[in-house]
Amino acid sequence: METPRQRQHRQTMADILRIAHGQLVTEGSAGLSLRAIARELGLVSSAIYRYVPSRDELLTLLIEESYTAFGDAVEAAEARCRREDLGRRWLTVGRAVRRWAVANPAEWALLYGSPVPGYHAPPERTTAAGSRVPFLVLQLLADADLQPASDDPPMTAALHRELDKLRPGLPGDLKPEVLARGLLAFSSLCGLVSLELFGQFTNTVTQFPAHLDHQLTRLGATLGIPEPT
Amino acid sequence: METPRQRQHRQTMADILRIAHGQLVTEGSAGLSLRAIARELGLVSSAIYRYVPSRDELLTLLIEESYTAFGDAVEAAEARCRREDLGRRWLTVGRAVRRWAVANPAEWALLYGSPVPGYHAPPERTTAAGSRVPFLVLQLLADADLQPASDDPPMTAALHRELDKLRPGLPGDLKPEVLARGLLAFSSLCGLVSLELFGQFTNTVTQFPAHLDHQLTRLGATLGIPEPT
DNA sequence: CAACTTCAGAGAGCAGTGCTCTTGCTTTTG
DNA sequence: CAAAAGCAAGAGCACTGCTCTCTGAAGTTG
Repeated sequence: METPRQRQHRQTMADILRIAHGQLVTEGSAGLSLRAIARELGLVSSAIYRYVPSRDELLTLLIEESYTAFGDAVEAAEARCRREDLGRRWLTVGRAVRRWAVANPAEWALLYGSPVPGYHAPPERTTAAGSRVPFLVLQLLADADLQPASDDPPMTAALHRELDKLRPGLPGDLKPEVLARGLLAFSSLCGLVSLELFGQFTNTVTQFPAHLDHQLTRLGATLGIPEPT
Repeated sequence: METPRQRQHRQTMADILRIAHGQLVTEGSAGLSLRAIARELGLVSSAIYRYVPSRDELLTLLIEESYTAFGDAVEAAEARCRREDLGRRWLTVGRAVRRWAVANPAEWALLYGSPVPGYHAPPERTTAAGSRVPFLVLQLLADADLQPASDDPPMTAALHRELDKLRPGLPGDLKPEVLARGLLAFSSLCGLVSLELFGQFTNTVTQFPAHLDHQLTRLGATLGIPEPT
């Protein structure tokens, strides 16, 4: 049972996150101000520390929230594809990533931009949530019938160890070529989206969503993914 | 002729930039503090505004400086390659980009990470310097004999206009497939480097520089670049 | 050479930030 | 019902960017 007091606490906590999210959207991550949140809540500045121990902690909360929303969005889109249609799955993931990033640029910057200076996210709380989308790509490639590549065995073994740390449930039979290609696929996707959001070519690419499709198809071809049917 | 007064001004200006650069390396872009710079110079806080009108302006100066150093490093490496050896040029550019980024992570974050919140770099002062490396990739692809691709003509035309704005000297006969592939190449490279620097796979990839070579070769194959001889 | 102008630097001050500490006062609990 | 727990307030510290006025020295000019 929830006492009124607990309920009120939970409500205030939710309000804080809501306002913080608004600040993130309008001001960016540097605009996050605990004092401003308190002001907007009608609280005195020190009272906010009853709920959030520090600004960094608030940032971590927002990052967790964003990773979850991002993972949900992309996984939901991918889940609607026929499992056998690898090309469709890849294209869908790419489009979903871009769509979410364009709709939530502040959050995208938080997750995949340069780290907020002076702040380091505690890996144990972010990497698991943050690996959902890259693992989607990895799974997709694992489902493909890839030609074994001449990869560097010690490098691949280390990669495997690293990924296993992130998500212990990793299937042990992930082939070397899947790991290497998955990393390239996800990196390139991030690069394409980040450059569109942060970079100099903004206008052009935004005007033509077909551009991403072209690039995804091209990348897919490299990675051994067939065209969508 | 330079009067002593001008000389002293220039010297102080250089000192400011040197200290600011040090702050960038040790504290990150949020650690940039005009007051701290003044303190280190033995000046009172307000005196710094004789030299730098605002913190944002200081950031812009640092960005210009970084773009120049970055462009110099990569262009110098690429210039040492035989013109005909496209594969070598591509590999060299990729390695040079990564080497510079690993050696100057704070600057890399400044240039290709998420924008410093609340600050927007004046495009007229950064895009020209910032387009040096991507244009190196573009030139490289232009030198290749690419198969014409079935690209979206209006998209390509818009891309061309956009790039022309960045650097008016753009050769008018840049083929559509060159533009699209150049963008993919540069984006992917940025993604690979940024994920290594900011991301979760840091340890692994750093331990095995061969990883980047693999990925560059794979990307090169997609883009119609032969293996280095 | 004396008068005038320019300007680097000093100092005070404003508005804002994160964060800590103590002090009331209300709610929950034994 | 008394005691413990906990929310909110208020003052305060150290820091930030930035603006203003003023002084005194350096450079310029008649």
